[in-house]
Amino acid sequence: MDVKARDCVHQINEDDHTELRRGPWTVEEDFKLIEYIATHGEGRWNSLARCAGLKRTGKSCRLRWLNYLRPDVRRGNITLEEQLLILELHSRWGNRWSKIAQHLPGRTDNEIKNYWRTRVQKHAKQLKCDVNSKQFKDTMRYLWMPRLVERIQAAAAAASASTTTDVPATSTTTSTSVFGDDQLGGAQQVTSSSYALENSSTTVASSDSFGTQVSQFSDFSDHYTTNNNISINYPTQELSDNYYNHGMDVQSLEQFNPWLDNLFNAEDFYFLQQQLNFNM
DNA sequence: AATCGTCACAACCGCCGCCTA
DNA sequence: TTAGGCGGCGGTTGTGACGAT
Repeated sequence: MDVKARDCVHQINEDDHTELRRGPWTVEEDFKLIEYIATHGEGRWNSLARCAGLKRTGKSCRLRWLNYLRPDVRRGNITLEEQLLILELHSRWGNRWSKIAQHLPGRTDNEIKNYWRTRVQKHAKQLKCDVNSKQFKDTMRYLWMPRLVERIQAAAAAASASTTTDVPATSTTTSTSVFGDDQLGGAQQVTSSSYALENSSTTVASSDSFGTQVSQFSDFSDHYTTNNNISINYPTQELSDNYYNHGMDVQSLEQFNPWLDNLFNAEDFYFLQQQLNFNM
């Protein structure tokens, strides 16, 4: 805080008996806040609000700046990588939105919180289960997150294929480098296998390697259209039990919503249902 | 065209912990 | 030591946009 701003702390406008404004911010208010911070920097928000001539609480100014006006704030669609990261980090930390937001540069805790509530919780509701229930978490771990990884890999493969022909088409190790610090153990590679290894709260069927499992799972969409008698090492049996023993409505999976549509296509749902029935 | 329901997101509220006088 | 101010955080609400009827 500079001298002017600091002095302003003691210069409470005693004549200002007007009520504090609430509700949506106007362009003029935004401009005042941006200009003041550009000149004086962030400081104590209550005094900043007064000095900037804003009839707002310090909290309101802080929120407006951090969630909307800040230059480095990212707006717009949550990418697949970001979706994956949110699911992953939420499974670790729960509703620690600010902590999760620290790992998504430019995204605010408010945005992530809204994303979770509008997309994820809505889908849990569709499945008639609690968002904190084990079956829902397992669904995320063993179906949605690997599916997201697949889509990220597919997108990366498509991108690289357009630039080079040297990339092996069967690679399943493409990962997203998403962690900017070592709080999660360094530059963690987000792959299907990492979920199986790190997040499994259940016994995963034995196999030569997780890579094999991942490969099989990752090839689901290829196999199920040509060979329905495939071997699945992902814990779909348990998932199936969870669905049917806890009254989860698999049919409702077909009720697409924008978020879910981003993860699955119609074939995915068909396959999911086939596998759940197959394992009953 | 009007109404209604749903969705997405901005903004507010209340609580908590930290800081400072 | 303690009380008040403040910022941070998670939960909740309000509202505009949009699609369905």
